[in-house]
Amino acid sequence: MPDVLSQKFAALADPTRRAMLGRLSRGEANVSELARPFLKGMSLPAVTKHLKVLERAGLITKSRDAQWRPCKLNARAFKDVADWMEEYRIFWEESFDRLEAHLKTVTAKKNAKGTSNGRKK
Amino acid sequence: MPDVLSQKFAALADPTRRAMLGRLSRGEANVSELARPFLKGMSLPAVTKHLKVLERAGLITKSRDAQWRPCKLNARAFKDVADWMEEYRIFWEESFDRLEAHLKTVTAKKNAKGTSNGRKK
DNA sequence: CCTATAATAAACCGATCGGTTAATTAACCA
DNA sequence: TGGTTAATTAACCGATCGGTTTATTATAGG
Repeated sequence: MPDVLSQKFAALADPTRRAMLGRLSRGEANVSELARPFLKGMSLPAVTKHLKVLERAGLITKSRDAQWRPCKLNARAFKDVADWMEEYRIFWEESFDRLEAHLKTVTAKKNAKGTSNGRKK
Repeated sequence: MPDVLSQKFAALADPTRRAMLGRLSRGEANVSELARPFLKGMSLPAVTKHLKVLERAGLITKSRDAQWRPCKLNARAFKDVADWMEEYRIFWEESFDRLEAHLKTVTAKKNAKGTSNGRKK
């Protein structure tokens, strides 16, 4: 249930929520500011729900200022998503030689330790 | 519907599927090989479904070899996920100074485009 | 031909998702 | 006090998700 990485990927799997993060990457904003670009297409409660998903995933934090709820990006929360991705960087970025070398070391590690999936860091 | 980035994030939002990708990062494998670690916990059709999700997201490709379906990682497909993440790297990785600088340039870009902010503080 | 193996398809099920409308809470302000 | 604004809650809805069981399609091989 508290598979935090899955929660983060799931939170990112929605264009509305990614757009909200995009907005927050330029600075804090309260709920109605965040809602503004979307109110033509969805209701305010829908926005609240999206923000709750982002908040539960740890990607944003909400605070209180009178009747406003300023939201901000929670930068560190992006790190474990990025860290997971990092293991695959070699597959799209490096040269073929280095990919071969990489596969060799991974295979070697596997044979040496008998780790079932190498998914820990 | 074909929001390909959302599809990819959604495909990654499941530990079983991520483990399958982890396996494939060490080389090709057919369906039953990929299924083996999970057959204690789920049926083979469930595995087939997970693989279909990964395939539709473009993260893997399946080919045919007699009655086997060798699967392999589709490296390039990871790139746009990584590219999206890249915009947020500065928030968890760089120094505070550089973060401030970054925010300034982003804000400048935004103002240049005429999208006014109107925040009062 | 027959049978075993690899994999998928189909139909179904409960839970979660993304949205709605209507009602409610909380704070400011005249 | 009473009205306005900001935001959330609750109840509901259809669609999708992750899983099941059962049946089906291909292919290999004695």
